[in-house]
Amino acid sequence: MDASRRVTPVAAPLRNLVVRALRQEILDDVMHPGDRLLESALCERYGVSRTVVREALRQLESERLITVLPNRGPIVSVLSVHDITSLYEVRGSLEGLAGELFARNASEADAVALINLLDKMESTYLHGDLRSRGSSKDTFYRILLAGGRNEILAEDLSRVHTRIGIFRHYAFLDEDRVSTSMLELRRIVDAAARQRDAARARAACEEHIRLAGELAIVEYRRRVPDLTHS
Amino acid sequence: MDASRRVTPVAAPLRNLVVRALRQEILDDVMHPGDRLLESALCERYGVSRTVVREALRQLESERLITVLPNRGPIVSVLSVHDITSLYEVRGSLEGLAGELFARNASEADAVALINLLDKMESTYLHGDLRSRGSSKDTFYRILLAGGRNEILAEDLSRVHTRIGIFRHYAFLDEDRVSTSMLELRRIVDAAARQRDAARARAACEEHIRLAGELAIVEYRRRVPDLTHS
DNA sequence: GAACATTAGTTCGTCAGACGAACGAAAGAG
DNA sequence: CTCTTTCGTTCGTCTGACGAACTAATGTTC
Repeated sequence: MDASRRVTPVAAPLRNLVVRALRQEILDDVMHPGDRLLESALCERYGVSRTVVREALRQLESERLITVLPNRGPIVSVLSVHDITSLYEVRGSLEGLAGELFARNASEADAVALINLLDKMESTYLHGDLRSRGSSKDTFYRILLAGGRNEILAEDLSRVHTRIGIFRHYAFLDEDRVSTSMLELRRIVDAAARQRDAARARAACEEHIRLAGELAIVEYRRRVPDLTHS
Repeated sequence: MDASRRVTPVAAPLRNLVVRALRQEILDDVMHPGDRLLESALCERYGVSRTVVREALRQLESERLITVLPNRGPIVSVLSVHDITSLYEVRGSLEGLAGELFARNASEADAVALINLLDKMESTYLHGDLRSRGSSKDTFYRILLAGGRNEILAEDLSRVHTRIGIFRHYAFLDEDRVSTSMLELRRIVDAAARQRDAARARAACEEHIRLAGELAIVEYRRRVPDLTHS
């Protein structure tokens, strides 16, 4: 049907391409939580065999991006309020560690890079649109995590970011939240890159996520009809 | 060859059974880091088809328990000193969160359960053997995490525990480390279950893992021939 | 006409067999 | 002894098949 989605083999296992494509479509909200993912449909969609699709599904399953209902098949995972709270707690803890490690391990060049990025972000983030806010935030994390010298943390955190998915972007729509967020980022950079104060860097990162989490819950409740009394 | 390993279908996808069996064998050091895992060999070993084996491998791969070399196939993952350091940093952060959440969220019954377990551990852990130490420590974590009311944290932490794998158990062989560890556990329980002091509980958990991590590195260097100048 | 039993269709879970591509080791040539 | 060729191994992918479990439609009975 939609040949443009068809994946092209390029020296990487097909399944990885399918994983990426499918993950991206879930993240981009092309598919919604609860939607069924029929193997046959995915085969057609990406132009690959069932073998490939099934292996891709197994990987997304262990990333918790999809949920496989017994004898029913996979659906896009549905997050409850409790899940979101939990994810933000974990995220806060990991990002706290990220800030701490940057303060302790980053090279002078890393520190300069973060400071420079923060400058740029006054326009790309504070006064940017949804897309530029997203990408500058991504860059921020890339530098922060690279400076911390802990690739496992980087990977685990990226997995959490993926799971939180669309809720992460809500913050970019709220101008108030963005300016507050910018203040927090300045505090993080000051502690982690300028002062090299591990404890403060950690606290600043945690606080940043605590606030982001609260907002995500508010947005979640606004978007998802109240199901608490069902 | 070894029909006793053959997996028996019992109302759960075969692949899950294979995942569990394979994971356990890696954890039990039946297979060693770097060992190749030939699909054909695994098919015979567990008496299942390639489809099942390959899907199981995909899951273990995203748990990072195995590493798939391009066009070569999977091997049991090899951890470097840096990986272990990184894993313990992440573990410390997550267990700190676990302690904090227990202090904040646990029911009175949870608290009592943890306090009672600590009593039992004076014999099952402090004066136990390798097996009883392992299982009482597992129980400790089960109660701690259940009280924190964050299933995502529980799952992520369990994944880290799995990846650290055998290094976790080294601590149970060192009598000195065990008594120190027991002291730390008392401190954790006191802060998390008795005082309900979230900050102290967190700090105690982190300190516990910091020390465990240092020991793991020492043991690692003892066991793995020095490769730094290769 | 409503409740229940039966049937047919869908989708997954698993298996078997096949083929090409990439890698590694062994054999042969210079 | 080194370089090249060849061959076997193992993965990556595809196809086709079958039973089991669920869903929906159909039909039967009261």
